[in-house]
Amino acid sequence: MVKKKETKALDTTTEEKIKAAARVVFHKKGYAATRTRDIAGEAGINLALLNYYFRSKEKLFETIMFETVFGFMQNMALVLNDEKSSLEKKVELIASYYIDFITKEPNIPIFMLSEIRNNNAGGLLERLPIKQLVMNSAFFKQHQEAVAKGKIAEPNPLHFLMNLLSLVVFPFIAMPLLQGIGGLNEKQFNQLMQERKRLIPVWIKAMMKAK
Amino acid sequence: MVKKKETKALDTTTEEKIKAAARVVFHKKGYAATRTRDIAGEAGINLALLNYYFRSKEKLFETIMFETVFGFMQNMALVLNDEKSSLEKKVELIASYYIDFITKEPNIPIFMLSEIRNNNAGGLLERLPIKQLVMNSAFFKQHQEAVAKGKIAEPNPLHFLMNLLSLVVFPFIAMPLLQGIGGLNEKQFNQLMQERKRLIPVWIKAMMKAK
DNA sequence: AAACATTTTAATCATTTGATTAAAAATAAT
DNA sequence: ATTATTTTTAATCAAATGATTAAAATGTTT
Repeated sequence: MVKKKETKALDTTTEEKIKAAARVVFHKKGYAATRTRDIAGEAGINLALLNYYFRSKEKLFETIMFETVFGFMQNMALVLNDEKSSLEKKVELIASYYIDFITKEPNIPIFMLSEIRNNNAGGLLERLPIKQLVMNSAFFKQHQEAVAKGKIAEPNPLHFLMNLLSLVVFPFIAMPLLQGIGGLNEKQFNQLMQERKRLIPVWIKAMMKAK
Repeated sequence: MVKKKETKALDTTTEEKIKAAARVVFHKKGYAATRTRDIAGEAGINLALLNYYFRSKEKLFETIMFETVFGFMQNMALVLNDEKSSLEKKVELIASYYIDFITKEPNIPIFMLSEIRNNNAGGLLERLPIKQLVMNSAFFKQHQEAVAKGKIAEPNPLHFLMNLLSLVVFPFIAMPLLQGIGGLNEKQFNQLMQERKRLIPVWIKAMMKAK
């Protein structure tokens, strides 16, 4: 009985195998270019099991999309809502965390953004309270205080957020192009991104005062 | 005879109708999610004409992809290679031109970048001499001089380019998300981007000195 | 061990898709 | 006006795709 439980705990269930495979393939190819056969092949299971466990390709995709977006946003929400860290510290935490996160999962940004744009996200954005999440955050308050004290020249917090996300995320999205321009292999590109962990907070700080 | 020539000049040819429709649909949906029937419908022509004029969906896509990438890069190359404009002026020109360009064609950045990433670009990147284009440019020389004079703290021109492209392009790619965060409609978002024409050169200038 | 429930399998299905075909229509050349 | 060529049309095709089906295999309960 005890022995049987241990053995079971070590085995991955079919459902989990499918999800793991779907994550890989959807992230790489997107919804439209992914065939259910691709996922079954990646999971090493029989094709019909996708419908048995998830009912449809679409439902499976919604599950993966939700988990991907939630997993990406989770740490962002934590940092933005942390009353104890300063604005500068928040920038450092976000730059550091997301450069590592995306280095490990380089397909996630463009996957999320193109599926959102293609309306394959099933109204996911409307269902996440992201407006409240940002506008009611410690970050928002801290930004307003910094503006009031003259520490930040541009009063709109959206510009601040756009700039931070732009500097962290876009290079990964444009990676093939940037590699082409700079003649970089993957290792060299990732090194460059590691440098940006230090540089981005420096740049953001300089931008705060600039008018 | 003269009358007949005039009439013909005013009519769009079938080939051009197909290309225009393909541009719209491919930009919006990408290669995988676009059906040849979608393009035929958008062009108001018979489905078989796509194969008659372009032989295959893939060949049509390659044509549109090449024109899109070339059209996007063209002004970039002009500005980067202009010996007469300063580095600061180049930043202004690029921010201004591309914010307007993408405002008119908001699907182009994510279209190009995701098709490049999905290897649907048919080796287009390898065929464009983008490395030489940037590394042999007036921009590159000017960047080196500015570094030598201590005007720019970070010596790698790739960081400079990454930052500029990031600040200009990424907000458009993330538009649905940013609209969600800020509760913006399209007009409000575009207004924000127009502000960035002035702000981005200010920010880039501040970042140049920051160490 | 038998009965019942769940999971897996391989074949098959219904629909969709890019592409082809043959004939009609339009245009160009003689 | 006739012939040749090009363009267009609607039907059809061959292959691919998400999904279904029925039976076999495996697991659980009595």
